[in-house]
Amino acid sequence: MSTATVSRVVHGQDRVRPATRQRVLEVIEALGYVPDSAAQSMARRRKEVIGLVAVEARSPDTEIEHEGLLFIEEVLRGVESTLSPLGWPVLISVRRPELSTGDDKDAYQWLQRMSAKVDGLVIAEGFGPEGQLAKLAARIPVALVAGSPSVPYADIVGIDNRAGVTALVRHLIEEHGRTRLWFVGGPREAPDAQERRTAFAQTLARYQGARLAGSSEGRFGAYSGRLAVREILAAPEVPDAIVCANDQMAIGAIQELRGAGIRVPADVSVTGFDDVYLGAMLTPPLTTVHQPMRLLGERACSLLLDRIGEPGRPRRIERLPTRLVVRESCGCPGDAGPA
Amino acid sequence: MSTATVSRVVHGQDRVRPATRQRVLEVIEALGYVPDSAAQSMARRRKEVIGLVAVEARSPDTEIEHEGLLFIEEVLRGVESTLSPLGWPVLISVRRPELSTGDDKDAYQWLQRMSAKVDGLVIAEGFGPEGQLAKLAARIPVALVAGSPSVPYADIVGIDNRAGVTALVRHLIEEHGRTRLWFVGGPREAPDAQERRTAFAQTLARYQGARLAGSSEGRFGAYSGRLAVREILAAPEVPDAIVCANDQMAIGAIQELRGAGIRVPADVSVTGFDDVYLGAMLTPPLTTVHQPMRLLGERACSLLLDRIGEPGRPRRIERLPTRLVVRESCGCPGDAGPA
DNA sequence: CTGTTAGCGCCTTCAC
DNA sequence: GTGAAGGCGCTAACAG
Repeated sequence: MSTATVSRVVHGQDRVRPATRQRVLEVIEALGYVPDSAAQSMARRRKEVIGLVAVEARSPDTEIEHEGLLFIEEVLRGVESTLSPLGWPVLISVRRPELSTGDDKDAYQWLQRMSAKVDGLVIAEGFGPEGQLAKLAARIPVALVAGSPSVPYADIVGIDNRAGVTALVRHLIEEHGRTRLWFVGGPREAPDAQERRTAFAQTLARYQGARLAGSSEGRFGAYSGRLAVREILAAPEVPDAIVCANDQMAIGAIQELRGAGIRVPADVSVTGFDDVYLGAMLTPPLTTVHQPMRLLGERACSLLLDRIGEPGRPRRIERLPTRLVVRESCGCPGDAGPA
Repeated sequence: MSTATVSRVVHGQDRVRPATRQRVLEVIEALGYVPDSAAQSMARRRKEVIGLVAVEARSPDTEIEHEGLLFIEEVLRGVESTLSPLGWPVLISVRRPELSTGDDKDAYQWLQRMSAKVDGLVIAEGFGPEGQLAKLAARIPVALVAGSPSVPYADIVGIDNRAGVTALVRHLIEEHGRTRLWFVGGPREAPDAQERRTAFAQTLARYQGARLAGSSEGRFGAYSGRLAVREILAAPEVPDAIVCANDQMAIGAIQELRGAGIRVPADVSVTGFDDVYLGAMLTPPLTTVHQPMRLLGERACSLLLDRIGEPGRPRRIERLPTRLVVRESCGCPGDAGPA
């Protein structure tokens, strides 16, 4: 019997006599035959795998634990769940900068290697120079999560950082009468961090009575939040609200404040951004801005799939809405404690 | 210039004149050439990818959120981090039973397909019939996380459930004088759940003064914990301690108890198992048994790698230690509230 | 040092 | 309906 026939049977094609099909199936079962996917990929020039890459933002110190990945994990879920009906698995690789040496060059190699194993790539965070990305995107379909739109070809899905931050600052000032705000920003390279920073500054500028008490620059990890608080405690003026560019840092900040005997929100409001699962369980529950992380993953994946199906189609950019989530760390009363 | 030369250059082999190498490198750079991994896999008969599969245990109701995956995510981290130095990515697929129809057959197909794309498979949770697993393991290297040792060939890494549960029950009874314990178990199919259940029963039997107030059977999700509490509230006898077979269910139980106006731990102790990150942040912080989830992933991955390197080597079984983590939900005093 | 050759396992067209 | 043949892109062995 020829391999062609077997192939036909395996793929459920019609032009096979039932008896033959039956026989083939039996043998396959008996032998435990499974077609090799590498060979399939090569022959039909499609791998049926999409890749998800991210860099694990880890601050200099021992911030080993659950810091950077909460966001990525949500994105992963989104990606995985939209792929799962197709039966495509997700290829994951997270880069740990401190392990490698020559940053940019290595990072590029790494992306290249990943790109060789997949039909499309979702790039979730902390990617490098845009020139490299552009080259990558020219070669295989790429979707950026929360990336800056300056990369041509790549599809992009991001969130409305501006609206979120604006609502947050407004809430702090108008509802709670906060006047001395401290901003804990994220890394310069992250487009989202940038947007949040400028949105914060611009919104604050709109209010007469309120002003910037100071600001710190963090790396999006809880440890950065702790550091920021130490900085704040050493500062001449104590803020009455600390606005963190993400939840992780807010969590770190709250922990450090608690350690210093400062009450949240009685003495100072603390807010985050992202609406990580954990935030709702904290004491006090974290006031934050919800961003649909999972949906980000889903959309990015869908765009990618579309582009894989139709490589030449014009690039698409989506911006998902954010939503202010008022809990207690801003000073609002809770209903019944953490749910 | 021949493809062989290019191949040599790409793989940094020596027998190439520097000038030639240089020239090749330039062209590669100019063309943005990246070797196709499918072809490489085929030629060198190795894919340099390992797979991680799990089934998402989701209870009948709308338990969509962060329920089942906390464990898997930790395992994933472990796997990913031990692979990362090698530069191997992880191929992930999680199966959602409710989406598919013919369970066992489908599940097997799914495993087969995954197995065709990787050099080895880490199976993390909720796999099916052992016969199928055995066949799979005979074909490619397989490592089971928390699996029962009855599958031949497969390497296995699990934890010491017995010691953990024993320490927990002992603590509840000896330190807190609890006498009416309610057990919220996990799914029958899960080997870990089984071990915890019998360890619980056996330990309890050793104490004269304490007895089983009742028990429920859950699915390891938070919702199961809530259901269990409803059951408890409707029961004739109210327990003074609720021992849950994992943290998720304990969290759900605490939420439901709070909703019913029952204080934890004043009215009833609640304990979990796993030591999920979240547990420490709750109010009250959860007393639980720590299991090294990440390490499980690391060990499973290492065993797999070993076996890939030496397919015929005898199967290995590792059992990692657990550790009682006393926080406040059992009734112990906290130091300074949730950290 | 470099080119040639023979597959790796599968799919696809084309004969039969 | 089924078999034969060529090629997917790369590596490894062998010539030169």
